Amino acid sequence: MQNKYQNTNVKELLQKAPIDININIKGWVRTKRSSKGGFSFIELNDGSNINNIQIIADKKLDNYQDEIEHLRAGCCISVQGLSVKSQGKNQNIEIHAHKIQILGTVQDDYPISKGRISLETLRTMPHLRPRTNTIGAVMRLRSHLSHAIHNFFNQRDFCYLNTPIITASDCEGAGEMFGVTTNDKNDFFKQPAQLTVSGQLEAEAFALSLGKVYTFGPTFRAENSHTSRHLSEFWMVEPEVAFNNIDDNMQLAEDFLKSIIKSALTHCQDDMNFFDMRIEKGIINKLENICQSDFIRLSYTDAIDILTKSNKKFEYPLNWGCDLKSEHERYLCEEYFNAPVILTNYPATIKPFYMYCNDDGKTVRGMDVLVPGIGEIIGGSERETRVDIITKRMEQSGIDLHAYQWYLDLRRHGSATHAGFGLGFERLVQFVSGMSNIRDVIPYPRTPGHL
RNA sequence: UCCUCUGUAGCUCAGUGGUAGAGUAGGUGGCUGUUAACCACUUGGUCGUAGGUUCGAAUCCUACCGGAGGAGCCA
Repeated sequence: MQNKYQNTNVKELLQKAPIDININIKGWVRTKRSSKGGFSFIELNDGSNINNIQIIADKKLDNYQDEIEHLRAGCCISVQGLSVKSQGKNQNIEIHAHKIQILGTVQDDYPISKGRISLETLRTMPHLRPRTNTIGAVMRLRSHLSHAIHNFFNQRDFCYLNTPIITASDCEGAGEMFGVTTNDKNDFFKQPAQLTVSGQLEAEAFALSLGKVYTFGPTFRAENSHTSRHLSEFWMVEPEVAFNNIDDNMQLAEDFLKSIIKSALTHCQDDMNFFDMRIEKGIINKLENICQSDFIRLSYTDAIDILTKSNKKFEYPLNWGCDLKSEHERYLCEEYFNAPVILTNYPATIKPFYMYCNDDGKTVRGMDVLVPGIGEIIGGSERETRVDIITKRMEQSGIDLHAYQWYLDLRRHGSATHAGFGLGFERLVQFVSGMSNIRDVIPYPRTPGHL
Protein backbone atom coordinates (compact mmCIF):
# COMPACT_ATOMS: atom_id res chain seq x y z
CA MET A 1 0.00 0.00 0.00
CA GLN A 2 2.85 2.35 0.84
CA ASN A 3 4.21 2.11 -2.68
CA LYS A 4 1.05 3.18 -4.32
CA TYR A 5 0.41 6.88 -4.79
CA GLN A 6 -3.06 8.00 -3.83
CA ASN A 7 -4.75 10.66 -5.94
CA THR A 8 -5.96 13.62 -3.93
CA ASN A 9 -6.52 17.34 -4.13
CA VAL A 10 -5.22 20.28 -2.14
CA LYS A 11 -8.45 20.85 -0.22
CA GLU A 12 -8.63 17.26 0.98
CA LEU A 13 -4.94 17.17 1.74
CA LEU A 14 -5.06 20.28 3.93
CA GLN A 15 -8.25 19.19 5.69
CA LYS A 16 -7.20 15.64 6.50
CA ALA A 17 -3.48 16.35 6.77
CA PRO A 18 -2.42 12.70 6.48
CA ILE A 19 1.20 12.04 7.44
CA ASP A 20 3.56 9.56 5.75
CA ILE A 21 1.26 8.80 2.87
CA ASN A 22 2.39 8.56 -0.74
CA ILE A 23 0.17 10.87 -2.70
CA ASN A 24 -0.23 12.06 -6.26
CA ILE A 25 -1.43 15.59 -6.83
CA LYS A 26 -1.82 17.80 -9.89
CA GLY A 27 -2.16 21.54 -10.10
CA TRP A 28 -0.74 24.88 -11.16
CA VAL A 29 2.33 26.52 -9.67
CA ARG A 30 1.55 29.71 -7.77
CA THR A 31 5.10 30.57 -6.70
CA LYS A 32 8.49 28.95 -6.43
CA ARG A 33 11.34 29.79 -4.12
CA SER A 34 14.43 27.99 -5.27
CA SER A 35 18.16 27.65 -5.39
CA LYS A 36 20.58 25.77 -7.55
CA GLY A 37 22.46 24.57 -4.49
CA GLY A 38 19.76 23.07 -2.33
CA PHE A 39 16.10 22.58 -3.06
CA SER A 40 13.00 24.47 -4.07
CA PHE A 41 9.70 25.27 -2.43
CA ILE A 42 6.77 25.13 -4.82
CA GLU A 43 3.34 26.38 -3.87
CA LEU A 44 0.75 24.41 -5.76
CA ASN A 45 -2.92 25.29 -6.24
CA ASP A 46 -5.50 23.11 -7.95
CA GLY A 47 -8.63 25.22 -7.55
CA SER A 48 -10.18 22.88 -4.99
CA ASN A 49 -9.82 25.66 -2.45
CA ILE A 50 -8.02 28.96 -2.05
CA ASN A 51 -5.02 27.54 -0.20
CA ASN A 52 -1.87 26.04 -1.68
CA ILE A 53 0.10 22.94 -0.77
CA GLN A 54 3.84 23.35 -0.38
CA ILE A 55 5.99 20.96 -2.39
CA ILE A 56 9.63 20.38 -1.51
CA ALA A 57 11.71 19.58 -4.58
CA ASP A 58 15.24 18.35 -3.85
CA LYS A 59 18.04 19.01 -6.33
CA LYS A 60 18.58 15.27 -6.60
CA LEU A 61 15.43 14.97 -8.70
CA ASP A 62 16.34 13.96 -12.29
CA ASN A 63 14.79 16.97 -13.95
CA TYR A 64 15.76 19.49 -11.28
CA GLN A 65 18.12 21.61 -13.39
CA ASP A 66 16.39 21.18 -16.71
CA GLU A 67 12.80 21.64 -15.70
CA ILE A 68 12.03 22.29 -12.05
CA GLU A 69 14.33 25.30 -11.82
CA HIS A 70 12.45 26.86 -14.70
CA LEU A 71 9.00 26.49 -13.20
CA ARG A 72 7.14 29.75 -12.72
CA ALA A 73 3.64 30.85 -11.84
CA GLY A 74 1.08 29.20 -14.09
CA CYS A 75 2.98 26.02 -14.94
CA CYS A 76 1.00 22.82 -14.58
CA ILE A 77 2.66 19.90 -12.83
CA SER A 78 1.97 16.45 -11.46
CA VAL A 79 3.67 15.56 -8.18
CA GLN A 80 4.25 12.18 -6.60
CA GLY A 81 5.64 12.35 -3.11
CA LEU A 82 5.37 11.72 0.59
CA SER A 83 3.18 13.82 2.84
CA VAL A 84 5.08 14.99 5.91
CA LYS A 85 4.59 17.34 8.79
CA SER A 86 5.99 20.70 7.78
CA GLN A 87 8.94 22.27 9.57
CA GLY A 88 7.77 25.69 8.42
CA LYS A 89 5.39 27.98 10.23
CA ASN A 90 2.69 28.67 7.69
CA GLN A 91 1.46 25.16 7.02
CA ASN A 92 0.94 21.90 8.86
CA ILE A 93 1.62 19.60 6.00
CA GLU A 94 3.79 19.55 2.92
CA ILE A 95 4.97 17.12 0.28
CA HIS A 96 8.45 15.83 -0.28
CA ALA A 97 8.47 15.15 -3.97
CA HIS A 98 9.73 11.85 -5.33
CA LYS A 99 8.89 12.82 -8.85
CA ILE A 100 7.67 16.00 -10.52
CA GLN A 101 6.30 15.77 -14.01
CA ILE A 102 5.78 18.92 -16.07
CA LEU A 103 2.34 18.76 -17.67
CA GLY A 104 2.32 22.25 -19.16
CA THR A 105 4.85 25.07 -19.12
CA VAL A 106 3.98 28.72 -19.72
CA GLN A 107 5.25 30.89 -22.54
CA ASP A 108 7.10 34.14 -21.95
CA ASP A 109 4.00 36.20 -22.59
CA TYR A 110 1.96 34.56 -19.79
CA PRO A 111 0.45 37.63 -18.17
CA ILE A 112 -0.36 36.42 -14.66
CA SER A 113 2.55 36.57 -12.27
CA LYS A 114 2.53 36.36 -8.52
CA GLY A 115 2.53 40.13 -8.33
CA ARG A 116 -0.64 42.17 -8.05
CA ILE A 117 -2.79 42.56 -11.12
CA SER A 118 -5.78 44.87 -11.12
CA LEU A 119 -9.25 43.41 -11.59
CA GLU A 120 -9.60 45.81 -14.48
CA THR A 121 -6.63 44.26 -16.29
CA LEU A 122 -7.88 40.76 -15.50
CA ARG A 123 -11.15 41.59 -17.26
CA THR A 124 -9.21 41.72 -20.51
CA MET A 125 -8.38 38.01 -20.09
CA PRO A 126 -11.50 36.27 -18.83
CA HIS A 127 -10.07 32.86 -19.79
CA LEU A 128 -7.04 33.26 -17.53
CA ARG A 129 -8.40 35.26 -14.63
CA PRO A 130 -9.94 32.29 -12.77
CA ARG A 131 -6.31 31.33 -12.03
CA THR A 132 -6.10 34.21 -9.56
CA ASN A 133 -7.02 33.95 -5.88
CA THR A 134 -9.76 36.54 -6.10
CA ILE A 135 -11.63 35.28 -9.15
CA GLY A 136 -11.15 31.68 -8.04
CA ALA A 137 -12.71 32.47 -4.66
CA VAL A 138 -15.57 34.37 -6.29
CA MET A 139 -16.37 31.49 -8.61
CA ARG A 140 -16.36 28.91 -5.83
CA LEU A 141 -18.66 31.17 -3.82
CA ARG A 142 -20.89 31.69 -6.82
CA SER A 143 -21.19 27.95 -7.29
CA HIS A 144 -22.03 27.43 -3.65
CA LEU A 145 -24.64 30.19 -3.62
CA SER A 146 -26.22 28.59 -6.63
CA HIS A 147 -26.49 25.25 -4.85
CA ALA A 148 -27.75 26.96 -1.70
CA ILE A 149 -30.56 28.58 -3.67
CA HIS A 150 -31.68 25.26 -5.10
CA ASN A 151 -31.45 23.66 -1.65
CA PHE A 152 -33.52 26.42 -0.07
CA PHE A 153 -36.39 25.96 -2.50
CA ASN A 154 -36.07 22.21 -2.67
CA GLN A 155 -36.37 21.94 1.11
CA ARG A 156 -39.57 23.97 0.91
CA ASP A 157 -41.11 21.84 -1.82
CA PHE A 158 -40.81 24.38 -4.58
CA CYS A 159 -40.90 23.14 -8.15
CA TYR A 160 -37.88 24.26 -10.21
CA LEU A 161 -39.28 25.72 -13.39
CA ASN A 162 -37.41 26.44 -16.62
CA THR A 163 -39.07 29.36 -18.33
CA PRO A 164 -38.26 30.12 -21.98
CA ILE A 165 -35.25 32.16 -23.00
CA ILE A 166 -36.71 33.03 -26.39
CA THR A 167 -40.01 34.81 -25.85
CA ALA A 168 -42.71 36.70 -27.67
CA SER A 169 -43.80 38.83 -24.77
CA ASP A 170 -42.26 42.02 -23.56
CA CYS A 171 -42.82 41.76 -19.81
CA GLU A 172 -44.03 45.08 -18.42
CA GLY A 173 -42.04 46.88 -21.10
CA ALA A 174 -39.16 46.65 -18.69
CA GLY A 175 -36.18 47.89 -20.60
CA GLU A 176 -34.98 47.30 -24.12
CA MET A 177 -34.92 43.72 -25.34
CA PHE A 178 -32.57 41.82 -27.62
CA GLY A 179 -34.22 40.60 -30.79
CA VAL A 180 -33.83 37.00 -31.91
CA THR A 181 -33.70 36.13 -35.58
CA THR A 182 -31.70 34.07 -38.06
CA ASN A 183 -28.80 35.48 -40.03
CA ASP A 184 -30.85 35.76 -43.21
CA LYS A 185 -33.52 37.68 -41.33
CA ASN A 186 -36.24 35.17 -42.07
CA ASP A 187 -38.95 35.51 -39.52
CA PHE A 188 -38.12 32.14 -38.06
CA PHE A 189 -40.90 32.20 -35.46
CA LYS A 190 -43.40 33.91 -37.79
CA GLN A 191 -43.49 36.78 -35.32
CA PRO A 192 -41.00 39.01 -33.52
CA ALA A 193 -39.02 37.15 -30.87
CA GLN A 194 -36.87 38.44 -28.03
CA LEU A 195 -34.55 37.19 -25.34
CA THR A 196 -36.35 37.06 -22.01
CA VAL A 197 -36.16 39.94 -19.54
CA SER A 198 -37.98 37.96 -16.85
CA GLY A 199 -39.65 34.59 -16.37
CA GLN A 200 -42.22 36.05 -14.00
CA LEU A 201 -45.33 35.94 -16.14
CA GLU A 202 -44.68 32.36 -17.20
CA ALA A 203 -43.89 31.46 -13.59
CA GLU A 204 -47.23 32.88 -12.51
CA ALA A 205 -48.98 30.39 -14.77
CA PHE A 206 -47.20 27.51 -13.11
CA ALA A 207 -47.64 28.89 -9.58
CA LEU A 208 -51.38 28.82 -10.25
CA SER A 209 -51.18 25.09 -10.80
CA LEU A 210 -48.11 23.74 -9.01
CA GLY A 211 -48.37 26.09 -6.06
CA LYS A 212 -44.77 26.95 -5.31
CA VAL A 213 -42.33 27.41 -8.18
CA TYR A 214 -39.08 29.18 -8.86
CA THR A 215 -36.96 29.92 -11.89
CA PHE A 216 -33.21 30.32 -11.95
CA GLY A 217 -31.78 31.16 -15.31
CA PRO A 218 -30.20 33.70 -17.64
CA THR A 219 -31.93 37.00 -18.30
CA PHE A 220 -31.15 39.66 -20.87
CA ARG A 221 -31.49 43.44 -20.88
CA ALA A 222 -30.42 45.61 -23.78
CA GLU A 223 -30.23 48.74 -21.62
CA ASN A 224 -27.25 50.92 -22.36
CA SER A 225 -26.29 51.13 -18.72
CA HIS A 226 -22.66 51.39 -17.84
CA THR A 227 -22.33 50.85 -14.10
CA SER A 228 -20.73 48.45 -11.67
CA ARG A 229 -24.14 46.87 -10.98
CA HIS A 230 -25.46 46.10 -14.48
CA LEU A 231 -24.90 43.34 -17.02
CA SER A 232 -26.54 42.72 -20.38
CA GLU A 233 -26.72 39.03 -19.54
CA PHE A 234 -27.27 38.05 -15.93
CA TRP A 235 -28.87 35.31 -13.87
CA MET A 236 -32.09 35.79 -12.01
CA VAL A 237 -33.92 33.82 -9.33
CA GLU A 238 -37.68 34.23 -9.39
CA PRO A 239 -39.91 32.42 -6.90
CA GLU A 240 -43.66 32.65 -7.40
CA VAL A 241 -46.09 31.29 -4.81
CA ALA A 242 -49.83 30.74 -4.93
CA PHE A 243 -51.84 31.95 -1.90
CA ASN A 244 -48.97 34.16 -0.70
CA ASN A 245 -49.79 37.81 -0.05
CA ILE A 246 -47.34 40.69 0.18
CA ASP A 247 -46.50 39.92 3.81
CA ASP A 248 -45.76 36.28 3.03
CA ASN A 249 -43.67 37.48 0.14
CA MET A 250 -41.58 39.75 2.33
CA GLN A 251 -41.06 36.96 4.81
CA LEU A 252 -40.00 34.59 2.06
CA ALA A 253 -37.51 37.12 0.72
CA GLU A 254 -36.04 37.71 4.17
CA ASP A 255 -35.82 34.00 5.04
CA PHE A 256 -34.35 33.33 1.63
CA LEU A 257 -31.56 35.90 1.87
CA LYS A 258 -30.66 34.92 5.42
CA SER A 259 -30.58 31.24 4.59
CA ILE A 260 -28.36 31.72 1.55
CA ILE A 261 -25.96 34.01 3.39
CA LYS A 262 -25.71 31.64 6.35
CA SER A 263 -24.96 28.79 4.03
CA ALA A 264 -22.11 30.72 2.44
CA LEU A 265 -20.68 31.68 5.84
CA THR A 266 -20.80 28.04 6.94
CA HIS A 267 -19.55 26.32 3.82
CA CYS A 268 -17.21 28.85 2.20
CA GLN A 269 -15.13 29.79 5.23
CA ASP A 270 -11.74 29.91 3.54
CA ASP A 271 -12.98 32.01 0.66
CA MET A 272 -15.01 34.25 2.98
CA ASN A 273 -11.93 34.83 5.13
CA PHE A 274 -10.09 35.84 1.99
CA PHE A 275 -12.83 38.33 1.07
CA ASP A 276 -12.80 39.67 4.61
CA MET A 277 -9.05 40.19 4.46
CA ARG A 278 -8.53 41.38 0.90
CA ILE A 279 -11.81 42.57 -0.61
CA GLU A 280 -14.03 44.12 2.06
CA LYS A 281 -12.79 44.28 5.62
CA GLY A 282 -15.44 43.25 8.13
CA ILE A 283 -17.76 41.64 5.60
CA ILE A 284 -18.16 38.43 7.62
CA ASN A 285 -19.28 40.43 10.62
CA LYS A 286 -21.64 42.47 8.46
CA LEU A 287 -23.24 39.35 6.99
CA GLU A 288 -23.55 37.71 10.42
CA ASN A 289 -25.35 40.78 11.71
CA ILE A 290 -27.73 40.72 8.79
CA CYS A 291 -28.59 37.09 9.50
CA GLN A 292 -29.38 37.91 13.11
CA SER A 293 -31.39 41.10 12.75
CA ASP A 294 -34.86 41.66 11.37
CA PHE A 295 -35.16 43.42 8.05
CA ILE A 296 -36.75 46.86 8.33
CA ARG A 297 -40.21 47.07 6.76
CA LEU A 298 -41.16 50.48 5.57
CA SER A 299 -43.96 51.81 3.41
CA TYR A 300 -43.15 54.18 0.59
CA THR A 301 -45.17 56.87 2.35
CA ASP A 302 -43.16 56.50 5.56
CA ALA A 303 -39.96 56.48 3.55
CA ILE A 304 -40.86 59.80 1.95
CA ASP A 305 -41.61 61.09 5.44
CA ILE A 306 -38.21 60.06 6.79
CA LEU A 307 -36.43 61.46 3.77
CA THR A 308 -38.16 64.85 3.85
CA LYS A 309 -37.57 65.18 7.60
CA SER A 310 -33.87 64.36 7.24
CA ASN A 311 -31.61 67.34 6.89
CA LYS A 312 -29.78 65.60 4.10
CA LYS A 313 -29.51 67.54 0.86
CA PHE A 314 -30.58 65.42 -2.09
CA GLU A 315 -29.85 66.10 -5.72
CA TYR A 316 -33.33 65.06 -6.75
CA PRO A 317 -36.39 66.68 -5.16
CA LEU A 318 -38.83 64.57 -3.17
CA ASN A 319 -42.56 64.51 -3.19
CA TRP A 320 -45.15 61.78 -2.78
CA GLY A 321 -45.50 60.06 -6.12
CA CYS A 322 -41.95 60.39 -7.38
CA ASP A 323 -39.73 57.38 -7.77
CA LEU A 324 -37.01 56.97 -5.17
CA LYS A 325 -33.53 57.55 -6.60
CA SER A 326 -30.34 55.75 -5.68
CA GLU A 327 -29.34 58.51 -3.29
CA HIS A 328 -32.62 58.15 -1.38
CA GLU A 329 -32.41 54.38 -1.15
CA ARG A 330 -28.81 54.66 -0.08
CA TYR A 331 -29.65 57.12 2.67
CA LEU A 332 -32.39 54.90 4.08
CA CYS A 333 -30.43 51.71 3.86
CA GLU A 334 -26.89 52.81 4.66
CA GLU A 335 -27.32 55.86 6.88
CA TYR A 336 -30.72 55.94 8.54
CA PHE A 337 -31.20 52.23 9.29
CA ASN A 338 -27.85 50.73 8.34
CA ALA A 339 -29.62 47.43 7.69
CA PRO A 340 -31.54 45.73 4.91
CA VAL A 341 -34.80 47.56 4.22
CA ILE A 342 -37.95 46.26 2.56
CA LEU A 343 -39.89 49.10 0.99
CA THR A 344 -43.56 48.50 0.17
CA ASN A 345 -46.76 50.05 -1.08
CA TYR A 346 -45.41 52.22 -3.82
CA PRO A 347 -47.53 54.65 -5.82
CA ALA A 348 -49.25 52.76 -8.63
CA THR A 349 -48.07 55.29 -11.19
CA ILE A 350 -44.41 54.28 -10.86
CA LYS A 351 -44.91 50.51 -10.79
CA PRO A 352 -45.89 47.90 -13.40
CA PHE A 353 -49.41 46.76 -14.18
CA TYR A 354 -49.23 43.36 -12.50
CA MET A 355 -48.89 44.65 -8.93
CA TYR A 356 -51.97 44.38 -6.70
CA CYS A 357 -53.83 47.65 -6.20
CA ASN A 358 -54.52 48.60 -2.61
CA ASP A 359 -57.94 49.79 -1.49
CA ASP A 360 -56.74 53.40 -1.39
CA GLY A 361 -56.63 53.23 -5.19
CA LYS A 362 -53.26 54.98 -5.18
CA THR A 363 -50.70 52.42 -4.03
CA VAL A 364 -49.74 48.90 -5.08
CA ARG A 365 -48.38 45.95 -3.15
CA GLY A 366 -44.89 46.05 -4.59
CA MET A 367 -41.73 45.58 -2.57
CA ASP A 368 -38.03 46.30 -3.02
CA VAL A 369 -35.40 44.79 -0.76
CA LEU A 370 -32.48 47.16 -0.36
CA VAL A 371 -29.13 46.09 1.05
CA PRO A 372 -26.22 48.32 2.04
CA GLY A 373 -23.64 48.76 -0.70
CA ILE A 374 -25.69 47.28 -3.51
CA GLY A 375 -29.07 48.97 -3.34
CA GLU A 376 -31.97 47.04 -4.77
CA ILE A 377 -31.21 43.33 -4.70
CA ILE A 378 -34.79 42.05 -4.84
CA GLY A 379 -37.92 43.44 -6.46
CA GLY A 380 -41.29 41.79 -6.15
CA SER A 381 -44.97 42.10 -5.45
CA GLU A 382 -48.29 40.54 -4.66
CA ARG A 383 -49.86 40.14 -8.10
CA GLU A 384 -53.09 41.71 -9.24
CA THR A 385 -55.76 39.02 -9.41
CA ARG A 386 -58.87 40.96 -10.46
CA VAL A 387 -59.33 40.75 -14.18
CA ASP A 388 -61.13 44.07 -14.56
CA ILE A 389 -58.50 46.03 -12.68
CA ILE A 390 -55.51 44.40 -14.34
CA THR A 391 -57.07 44.89 -17.77
CA LYS A 392 -57.51 48.56 -17.05
CA ARG A 393 -53.96 48.92 -15.84
CA MET A 394 -52.61 47.13 -18.90
CA GLU A 395 -54.54 49.48 -21.14
CA GLN A 396 -53.15 52.45 -19.25
CA SER A 397 -49.64 51.10 -19.75
CA GLY A 398 -50.23 50.79 -23.48
CA ILE A 399 -49.85 47.02 -23.49
CA ASP A 400 -51.27 44.99 -26.34
CA LEU A 401 -54.02 42.99 -24.64
CA HIS A 402 -54.11 40.57 -27.55
CA ALA A 403 -50.72 39.16 -26.76
CA TYR A 404 -51.61 38.75 -23.12
CA GLN A 405 -54.89 36.87 -23.29
CA TRP A 406 -53.17 33.85 -21.80
CA TYR A 407 -52.04 35.99 -18.87
CA LEU A 408 -55.57 37.32 -18.35
CA ASP A 409 -56.84 33.74 -18.52
CA LEU A 410 -54.97 33.10 -15.29
CA ARG A 411 -57.30 35.65 -13.67
CA ARG A 412 -60.41 34.45 -15.49
CA HIS A 413 -60.02 30.80 -14.52
CA GLY A 414 -59.31 29.74 -10.97
CA SER A 415 -57.62 32.97 -9.97
CA ALA A 416 -55.91 33.14 -6.62
CA THR A 417 -53.81 35.48 -4.57
CA HIS A 418 -50.16 34.96 -5.43
CA ALA A 419 -46.88 36.74 -5.04
CA GLY A 420 -43.24 36.51 -6.03
CA PHE A 421 -40.01 38.34 -6.48
CA GLY A 422 -36.86 38.50 -8.57
CA LEU A 423 -33.33 38.40 -7.25
CA GLY A 424 -30.36 39.41 -9.37
CA PHE A 425 -27.98 36.55 -8.75
CA GLU A 426 -24.80 38.49 -9.55
CA ARG A 427 -25.83 41.21 -7.14
CA LEU A 428 -26.18 38.55 -4.47
CA VAL A 429 -22.68 37.27 -5.26
CA GLN A 430 -21.45 40.86 -5.09
CA PHE A 431 -23.12 41.42 -1.76
CA VAL A 432 -21.77 38.25 -0.16
CA SER A 433 -18.24 38.55 -1.54
CA GLY A 434 -17.90 42.31 -1.19
CA MET A 435 -16.72 42.56 -4.80
CA SER A 436 -17.40 46.07 -6.03
CA ASN A 437 -17.82 45.41 -9.76
CA ILE A 438 -20.47 43.03 -11.07
CA ARG A 439 -18.24 42.15 -14.04
CA ASP A 440 -15.95 40.31 -11.63
CA VAL A 441 -18.59 37.95 -10.23
CA ILE A 442 -19.71 36.32 -13.49
CA PRO A 443 -17.35 34.11 -15.53
CA TYR A 444 -17.81 35.91 -18.85
CA PRO A 445 -19.41 39.35 -18.39
CA ARG A 446 -21.52 40.79 -21.21
CA THR A 447 -21.93 44.57 -21.19
CA PRO A 448 -22.78 47.15 -23.85
CA GLY A 449 -20.13 47.09 -26.54
CA HIS A 450 -18.27 44.19 -25.00
CA LEU A 451 -18.54 40.42 -25.37
C1' U B 1 -27.27 58.71 -23.15
C1' C B 2 -25.04 62.55 -19.64
C1' C B 3 -21.07 64.12 -16.05
C1' U B 4 -16.09 63.22 -13.92
C1' C B 5 -11.45 60.81 -13.88
C1' U B 6 -7.85 58.00 -16.53
C1' G B 7 -4.33 55.75 -20.56
C1' U B 8 3.96 55.66 -19.45
C1' A B 9 8.00 48.51 -19.34
C1' G B 10 4.40 41.90 -18.95
C1' C B 11 2.12 43.95 -14.14
C1' U B 12 1.61 48.18 -10.21
C1' C B 13 2.85 53.09 -10.66
C1' A B 14 6.18 57.89 -10.36
C1' G B 15 7.53 61.53 -13.82
C1' U B 16 3.70 69.36 -15.30
C1' G B 17 8.27 71.96 -21.48
C1' G B 18 14.93 70.23 -21.79
C1' U B 19 18.69 62.82 -22.79
C1' A B 20 12.21 57.79 -20.35
C1' G B 21 12.31 56.09 -14.20
C1' A B 22 11.20 52.81 -9.72
C1' G B 23 9.18 48.43 -7.68
C1' U B 24 7.72 43.81 -9.27
C1' A B 25 7.59 39.83 -12.86
C1' G B 26 11.19 37.48 -16.55
C1' G B 27 16.78 36.14 -17.32
C1' U B 28 21.87 35.11 -15.16
C1' G B 29 24.78 34.19 -10.82
C1' G B 30 24.87 33.50 -5.39
C1' C B 31 22.75 31.93 -0.78
C1' U B 32 19.07 29.92 2.35
C1' G B 33 13.64 25.11 5.79
C1' U B 34 11.76 29.13 2.44
C1' U B 35 6.80 31.22 2.68
C1' A B 36 5.25 38.98 -0.29
C1' A B 37 12.09 34.65 0.70
C1' C B 38 16.84 37.16 0.45
C1' C B 39 21.64 39.42 -2.16
C1' A B 40 24.06 41.02 -6.87
C1' C B 41 23.80 41.88 -12.00
C1' U B 42 20.47 42.14 -16.21
C1' U B 43 16.61 42.05 -20.52
C1' G B 44 12.49 45.08 -21.37
C1' G B 45 8.93 51.24 -23.51
C1' U B 46 6.96 54.69 -31.14
C1' C B 47 4.72 57.42 -23.16
C1' G B 48 -3.44 54.98 -26.29
C1' U B 49 -3.91 56.99 -31.72
C1' A B 50 -3.81 61.20 -35.12
C1' G B 51 -3.07 66.20 -35.73
C1' G B 52 -1.40 71.03 -33.65
C1' U B 53 1.59 74.83 -30.53
C1' U B 54 7.05 75.09 -29.59
C1' C B 55 14.00 75.58 -30.98
C1' G B 56 12.28 71.31 -28.11
C1' A B 57 6.18 67.63 -25.95
C1' A B 58 5.09 61.76 -21.81
C1' U B 59 4.10 66.89 -20.09
C1' C B 60 0.30 72.25 -23.30
C1' C B 61 -4.14 72.35 -27.12
C1' U B 62 -7.88 69.65 -30.42
C1' A B 63 -10.20 65.27 -32.15
C1' C B 64 -10.79 60.16 -31.88
C1' C B 65 -10.26 55.30 -29.39
C1' G B 66 -9.97 52.34 -24.90
C1' G B 67 -10.76 51.79 -19.46
C1' A B 68 -12.91 53.22 -14.66
C1' G B 69 -16.35 55.81 -11.31
C1' G B 70 -21.03 58.26 -10.77
C1' A B 71 -26.09 59.45 -12.75
C1' G B 72 -30.45 57.78 -15.30
C1' C B 73 -32.81 52.80 -15.81
C1' C B 74 -33.09 48.48 -13.39
C1' A B 75 -32.02 43.03 -10.93
